[in-house]
Amino acid sequence: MKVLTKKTDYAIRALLALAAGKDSYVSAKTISAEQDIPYQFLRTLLQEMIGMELIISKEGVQGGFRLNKEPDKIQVKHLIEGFQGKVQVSECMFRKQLCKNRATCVLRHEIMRIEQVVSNEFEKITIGTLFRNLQMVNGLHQASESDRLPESLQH
Amino acid sequence: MKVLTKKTDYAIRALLALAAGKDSYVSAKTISAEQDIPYQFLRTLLQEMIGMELIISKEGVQGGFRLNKEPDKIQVKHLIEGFQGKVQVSECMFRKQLCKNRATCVLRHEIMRIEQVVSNEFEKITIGTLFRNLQMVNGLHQASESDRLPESLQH
DNA sequence: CTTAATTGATACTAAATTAGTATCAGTTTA
DNA sequence: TAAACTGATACTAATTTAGTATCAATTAAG
Repeated sequence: MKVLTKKTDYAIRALLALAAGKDSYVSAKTISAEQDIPYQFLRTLLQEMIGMELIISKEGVQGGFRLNKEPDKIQVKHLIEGFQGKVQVSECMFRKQLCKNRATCVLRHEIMRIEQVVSNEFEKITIGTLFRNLQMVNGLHQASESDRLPESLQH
Repeated sequence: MKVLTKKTDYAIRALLALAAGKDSYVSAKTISAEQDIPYQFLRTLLQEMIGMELIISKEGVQGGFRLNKEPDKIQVKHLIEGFQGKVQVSECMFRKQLCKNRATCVLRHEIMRIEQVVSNEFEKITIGTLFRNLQMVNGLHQASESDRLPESLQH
C-alpha cells in the first residue's frame, strides 16, 4: 500500500522547487532537470495545479511557474486529495440495496476514526514546513563532506 | 485513495463468517452466497489465507474452512499487509543513487511518524473486535423493525 | 463402490488505475 | 522573426486489481 503516488510525490517536489524560486518564474524544463521528473508528465501535472489554483504561469520566453499561495497555506492533505481522491475505506455498498455487508460497515466505523487522525496530521504538513525542513537538511549536508543524510532521515 | 482493496474487504468478511461458524467447517459456496463475494475469487482468496495460516480447510463433502487462530489474534493490520503490502510512503529512491529527492526524504520522515500511528491503530482492530461489534449491530437491527443501521454507523 | 459436494492448484482474462509520451497551437522577449 | 516558453489534449504503456475457468484429488453418504 502506497500512501503517495508518483504524481503526488512529483507535485510536492515541484512545489518545493517553486517555493525555492520565490517570486520568480521557474520553467518546467528547470524543474524537470533539477528534480528528475519526466518532462511531459510534469507539464500535465503543472497544468492540473494551475486548475487547483496552487500555482500560476507566465507564457513565452522567460516564462514558467510560481506559487499562487503562501507555502504555509498549501497542505499536503489537499495535494493527496486532489491527485488521489479523498481517503476512503472501500467502496460503500450502502444504499445500493440494503447493506448486505454489515461487517464492512462496522469496520468502516473504526476506520473513519483512523482516517480523521491521518487527515489531521496531513493538514499540519505544508509546503512551508517541508521547505524549511529541507533547508535545514541541505544546510547540514553542505556543512559535512558526506553525501549521506543524517541517520534520522535515512530509510 | 482507498484504504482497503476488495480483496482485503472480502477477506475480512470471509473471516467474520468463519468466526460465526465457530468450530464447524463453512464451505466457500456458503460464504460466497451469504457475503455476496464472487465464488472463484473467494476460492483463491481462501487458498491465500491458508498460506498465511489464518484458516484451515477440510476437503470433500461437508468440507470447508474454519479459523486457525483465535479471532482476537487476527489483526486487520496483518490482512492489509498480506494483501496490499506494507504501508509505505512512496518508492524509496535512496541507495539507487545518491538521493536526489531530498524533498521526498524530508516528507518521508514526517509521514513515517504518521504511518506508525496508523499501524498501531490497525493492530488494535481484530476479527474478534469486529465480530463482537457486528453482533451488537445485528442485535439492534433485529430488535427494531427497520432495515437501517443506527445513525452512528451510517455513512 | 459410486456419485456428488467439496477443496487444491494454477493459469488465464478483463478492467481500472497509474505512469509516461507526443503533438501542435499560441505567447512572449530578445 | 526565431527561440524559449506554456496551453490543451490525445494517446500509449505498465502495473495493479478484480474476476473467471479448468481439472485433479478427496471425502461423506447412500
